[in-house]
Amino acid sequence: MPPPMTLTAPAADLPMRQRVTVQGPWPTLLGSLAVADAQALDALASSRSLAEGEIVFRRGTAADSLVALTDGQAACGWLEPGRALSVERVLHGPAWLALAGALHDKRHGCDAVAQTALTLTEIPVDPLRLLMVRRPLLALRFVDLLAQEVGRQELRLHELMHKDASARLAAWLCHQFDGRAQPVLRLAERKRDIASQLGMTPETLSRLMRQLSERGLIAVSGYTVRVLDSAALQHLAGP
Amino acid sequence: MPPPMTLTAPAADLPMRQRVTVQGPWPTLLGSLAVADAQALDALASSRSLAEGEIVFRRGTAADSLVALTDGQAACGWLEPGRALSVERVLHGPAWLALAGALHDKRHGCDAVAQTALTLTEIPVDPLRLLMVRRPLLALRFVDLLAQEVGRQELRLHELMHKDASARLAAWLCHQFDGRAQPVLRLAERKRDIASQLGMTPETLSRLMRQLSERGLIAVSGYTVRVLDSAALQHLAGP
DNA sequence: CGCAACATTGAGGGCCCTCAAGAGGTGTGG
DNA sequence: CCACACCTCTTGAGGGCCCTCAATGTTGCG
Repeated sequence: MPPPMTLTAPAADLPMRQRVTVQGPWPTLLGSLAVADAQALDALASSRSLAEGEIVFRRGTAADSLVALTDGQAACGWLEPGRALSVERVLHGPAWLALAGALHDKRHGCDAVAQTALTLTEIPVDPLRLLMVRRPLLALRFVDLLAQEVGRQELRLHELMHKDASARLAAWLCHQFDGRAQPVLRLAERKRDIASQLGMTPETLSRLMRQLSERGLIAVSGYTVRVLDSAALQHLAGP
Repeated sequence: MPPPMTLTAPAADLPMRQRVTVQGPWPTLLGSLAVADAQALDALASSRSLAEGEIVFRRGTAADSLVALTDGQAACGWLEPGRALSVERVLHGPAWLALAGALHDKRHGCDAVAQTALTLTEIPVDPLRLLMVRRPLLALRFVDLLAQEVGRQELRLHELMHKDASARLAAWLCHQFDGRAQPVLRLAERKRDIASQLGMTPETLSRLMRQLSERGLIAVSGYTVRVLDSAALQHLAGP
């Protein structure tokens, strides 16, 4: 897990004097940012550390803050009493853990559990709203983030509604590989969590992986996957 | 279909002099709004009319505008050559038809077709961004809208992944009824479109409706549904 | 080593899809 | 007015996909 990154703001939309290096997790979470905005966020935000297995938040509970995962790994899903978390999303910091809940109806929409020791950064939503009024470029960053999230979710919804399990897996594999030079992937999560996110059982995922291996599309060895026939995989993933 | 509504802005967050009646579709689309913001949007937006059956936009094509449905009915989904639209969302104006596509990657993420004659309102995204910088309260409205959308989609994702068809139907029925005084619902869409949105076939929907009738939970007569046992329906819908 | 957690593999079954036929409703034209 | 085409919904039969349950293999750790 990399430490909080340091990025230089490309800043086509910022005045010259603000084109400087911004420290902290904000560039990774929000993209290019003015120094003053990052400082204002620092002033609002607070940090919290959790141990592995701890519950970050529960669905239905009050959400007065946006929650970002600065370091570690967490899973979102539904926690039923007496059962394990049924994982719907796994996050590796730095990433947004709860972006919409606080902004929407001040309730968390799902449960979240720490899968490793992790650190959170929380921004109270009411002061953030006031800040966004004073600093519209910051508001625009959140607009972009939320629009991205809507786009991703639309894609997932489509796949769940209209693709079968093997097409979903193929699409997921393709997605993991675009933007990557080497055709080798090291799975960062338990296979059961990958399966859960794809809306299938671990058994089905295992069988599909074997099937793809036997057909020569991929080569699997433990948590390492190598793509052998990316075109066929793309074709299997559908349109 | 009602004409563009007239609402009085509650405007807890607006200066006194702006608490006046805002005309046009904006209050319904965006909530309470300053008069100046509405006028600025009017200056940016353009209207367009389409006949029943026409394609509003195709997935993958350039999206340089946010698209709102001011009047009529439209469906979003995937259009495969030689097949009917597989509906994933049906919208009744006034409502947002394409909120995130233009803001996200300037591409439409799905196909949209007019199901009745309809009128659109389109806001070019680049001028809108500039406007949001000058008028942060407007940006906040879009943040809220997008956060709402994310919340709704999270719920749909959860239901598709972890609920069976009857639970999804029960949940959908419950959702249609909360915020409604009478326990009677007039279906506003074709049943095949409802089925498609719920991720099932029309045949399965028909069988489930009959099953719920036989168990005494609802009474169905054509496009009219009456809830008889709302508690049992809620229980069937799951947590 | 023993234990625990995860992954894999197989057998069986249930949910839901596909295909097909029939019923009911609506608009059109003779 | 009726025949006809067309669309939608309904109902039934059959089958495939994927889930459930159970047993086994593998890996990591005390």
